[in-house]
Amino acid sequence: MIKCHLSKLMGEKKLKIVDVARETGVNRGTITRLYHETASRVELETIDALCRYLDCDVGDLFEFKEDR
Amino acid sequence: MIKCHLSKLMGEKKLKIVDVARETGVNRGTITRLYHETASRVELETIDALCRYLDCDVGDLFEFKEDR
DNA sequence: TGCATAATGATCTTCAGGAGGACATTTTGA
DNA sequence: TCAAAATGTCCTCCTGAAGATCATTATGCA
Repeated sequence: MIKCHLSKLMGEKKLKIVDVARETGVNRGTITRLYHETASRVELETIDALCRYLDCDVGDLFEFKEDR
Repeated sequence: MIKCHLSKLMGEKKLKIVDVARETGVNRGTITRLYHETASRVELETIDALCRYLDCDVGDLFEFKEDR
């Protein structure tokens, strides 16, 4: 499975969903879905905006985890 | 920008688009788009299948690159 | 070298789900 | 306590992945 660490990254920096949405320009609903890991599809543009804003790489945001 | 290294990873392993499509179960058109970096949106399920098949992590497949 | 087969590129339709917005509810901090 | 901010939720719109098909190109082997 693919795990999204947005909530963890945001928690570490004590960021709010509105902050991230406002600063990245990404729709709040989209941030909410990624935060709660209910998204099943992502725009590369969204990943780009998050990596830039959070100053991280794609691997920090998404992780491949073997599910057994 | 977000760079997709699928073509590089496939090249290293000398894999064909049809092979990847067949083995991962991902639609060939989707593999083609990622290969040529014309995709702007990705299913997490697709990333999952590719990471599993290529035995790599998300960060190996996608990279955040500052464009200036 | 010729030819059958496989691989790729390109295009069309369908449809799931993200984008964006609106409203309700909850949380906050002054 | 109460107003503003933040979050949750629901709705509609629209993009692009999925899936299929056809044309073209590359391949391997007899």
